[in-house]
Amino acid sequence: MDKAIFLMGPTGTGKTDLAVELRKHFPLEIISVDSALVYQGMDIGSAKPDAATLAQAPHRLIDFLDPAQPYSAADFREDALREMADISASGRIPLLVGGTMLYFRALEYGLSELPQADPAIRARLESEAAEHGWQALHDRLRTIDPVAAARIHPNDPQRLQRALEVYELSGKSLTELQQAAWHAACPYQLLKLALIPDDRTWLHERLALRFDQMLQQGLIGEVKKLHARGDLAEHLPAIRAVGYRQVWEYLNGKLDYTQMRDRAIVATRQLAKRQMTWLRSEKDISVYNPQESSLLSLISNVSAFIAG
RNA sequence: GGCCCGGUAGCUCAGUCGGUAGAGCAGAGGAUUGAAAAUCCUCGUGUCGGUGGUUCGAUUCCGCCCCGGGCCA
Repeated sequence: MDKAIFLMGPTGTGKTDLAVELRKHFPLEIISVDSALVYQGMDIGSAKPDAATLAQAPHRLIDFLDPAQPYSAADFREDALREMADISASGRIPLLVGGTMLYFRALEYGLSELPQADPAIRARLESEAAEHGWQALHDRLRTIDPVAAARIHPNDPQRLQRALEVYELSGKSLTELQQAAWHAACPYQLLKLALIPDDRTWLHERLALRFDQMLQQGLIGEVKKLHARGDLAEHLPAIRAVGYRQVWEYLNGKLDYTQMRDRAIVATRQLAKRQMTWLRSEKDISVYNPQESSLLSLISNVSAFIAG
């Protein structure tokens, strides 16, 4: 079986630098696992590797999608498997690097066969909710799919909407479909590595520093360009990304500069926290502390995996 | 110097007609199947600025002091 390496971790722990370093020592090709790096024109705020880094260590699945377009875990799974096959065929090993844990999970364990999102149905459910309230839609879900209704909180519009959408598109309940066919899991022998800081204060300080650097590098100008297009709006996944959302609100006059900065940093911390929550339940991972200057044991771990 | 308004959870504040207090935000923990950098769920003891007094009992009423802010000199 072909091999693949996962390098996971919350934002701001130096995953990219480490991946570039590993690539120098081993026959690896990098695939990004990140729901924001896919977007074009979103470079500074997403901490996308710069041109020099990419020239030295190309990343697949970044910078290929317009911010108006949605992207999904299912899209990622398909794209990643394609790239992994391509890399394996060339005799090299895929190194999947990123912080979007749902994407890692979808890739490793597969997904149920569910219908794709349908913007028209979503818009209609949205307007129904505006009129009757999400509780009414939750009540409806309870008659269609009591199992899903028990799991999905009435205040969770996103999942509620999805469960109803699946039923409308397929005529079957979400629960029924999730118990049936399952897209195959990932046919690779995996080495799963994670960078998780022991000291969260250290991470928090780093994240604040990094956001200020983004502002210095011209984040506001970058978002202004997106804003000026006129066809993008705050409901889009791209514009909801950490940092972009807050600058967008700043440009719309909803936040002053200080509020924008503070809230962006807070949102980044909260993202990192959620990423670490995923990681705690992850099976078979080797965890490393990015605060340690030497990651030699990680490198020897990779070396043994490739040789073994 | 005089008068007025504040000083309550890490922050912004509410409140207690006297029976030791609660929201939002932050933070922590959790969930996570085509939006996931998304979307949700759970968690609130803090010398109620200090010190005397009145009271069975004071964060609440009174005196003095300290610290902000304002007005008048």
